[in-house]
Amino acid sequence: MAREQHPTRERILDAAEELFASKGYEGVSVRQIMRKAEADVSLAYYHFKSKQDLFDQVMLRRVEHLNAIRLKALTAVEERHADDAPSVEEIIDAFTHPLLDLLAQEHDEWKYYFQLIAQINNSPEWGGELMTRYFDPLVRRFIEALRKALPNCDERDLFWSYHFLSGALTLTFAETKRIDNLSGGVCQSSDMAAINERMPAFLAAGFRALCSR
Amino acid sequence: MAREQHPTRERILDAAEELFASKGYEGVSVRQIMRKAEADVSLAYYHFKSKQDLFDQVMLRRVEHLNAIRLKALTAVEERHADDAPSVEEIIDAFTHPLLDLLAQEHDEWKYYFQLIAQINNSPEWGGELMTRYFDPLVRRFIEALRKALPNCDERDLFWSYHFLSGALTLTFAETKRIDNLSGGVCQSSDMAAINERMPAFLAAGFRALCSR
DNA sequence: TCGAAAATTCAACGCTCGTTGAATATTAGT
DNA sequence: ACTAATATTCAACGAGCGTTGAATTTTCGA
Repeated sequence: MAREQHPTRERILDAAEELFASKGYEGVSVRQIMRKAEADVSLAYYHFKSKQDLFDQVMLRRVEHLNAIRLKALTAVEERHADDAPSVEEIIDAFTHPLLDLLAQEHDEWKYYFQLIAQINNSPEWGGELMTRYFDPLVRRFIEALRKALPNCDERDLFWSYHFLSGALTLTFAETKRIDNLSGGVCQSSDMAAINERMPAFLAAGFRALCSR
Repeated sequence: MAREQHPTRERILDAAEELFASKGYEGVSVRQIMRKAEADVSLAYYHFKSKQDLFDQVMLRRVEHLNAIRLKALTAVEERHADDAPSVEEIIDAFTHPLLDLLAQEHDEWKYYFQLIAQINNSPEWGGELMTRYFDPLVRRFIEALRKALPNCDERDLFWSYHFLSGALTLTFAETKRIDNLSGGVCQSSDMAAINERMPAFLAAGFRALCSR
């Protein structure tokens, strides 16, 4: 009785992840997924309850790892500043850097998952609920940390700032190549290192601008 | 021989716009669209060449108006500063304010169209090409203006800053209600006035932080 | 080596999909 | 009133959809 990490089950998840990321949930059929996974259609229903369940398992497979590396980065910042308060920039960096680093270093393994997140976060139908369920417990911890770093900040300014952060970050995940075209090749959507260098500074300045008006 | 603005054609476009925005291109069938438009399925193919053509016409119907009001706002800023240089904040405001104002004041008329833009901008499959085609001619004008307002800015910093701007703006268009939940109701996704007050300041600070490192 | 459990194959179900062609109804200029 | 263009209805096509049940093969501990 084989336990986890069945090669077939993983192959189905891999194929589903890539196709869902490229064409969206409704834009892909179970048959297409199984064709890419090189397995019979009905195997999808042996390993998963339904198409929806397959999608949920695609999401679940990697989400815990993302939350873990982010939490680790945040606690590292907090321990480094046992006495004084960490800066806004350090907290934002702990939020964005682990993800962008992972995406930079294991690009082939992770890019479709991040593209999926990008689409979900901007989907009126599913964006609110799914992102809330998977990510917001951790996001609340980051917002608490930011509140401490910006003690005089109005609550609404804090949350709207996070909203802008979320939009900037998830568009990065989409890798749409729009900026490649717009910049004439000077910038490339897949250049996570370039973004990593810039995003925390950009966003921290935004937070501070709003919270000290 | 009736010319444009046929009520039926418009009703089809309205229904298509709302359903495409909610569920995505592949998530909606022509039959569902025509059911909502209260017209026979085959009328879709009398007024439009195909489902893809219907989608294109949904996009085209409103894009020129958006580009027009943005261009007007930009030239107004430029004329107001015939001698001196406009500030970064004024330029960004000319980029975001007309859209957010329109969305605030004619919310029922425009919200689905903006949700559609949000999804497209973050779609790996269509995001790069469609946004480039419809919006980037105007975007290039804004970036030129920003370059003048930030004369010492590195090219890459300028484009990456625009990338962050684009992400923050389009997530706003999605109105996913995630921030409503996260903030406990203190912020609401549909409150464009609140965003209008904050986004230019937030983003302008980001631009300046990156461009004066 | 036997037998049960796990994994895979095959064939099919009812339904919806995008699209089309021909028939019919409505409108508008003369 | 006649007519030609415009608009709408009706019926159907072949294909693909998500899903299922039963039969078959493979795996592996006893």
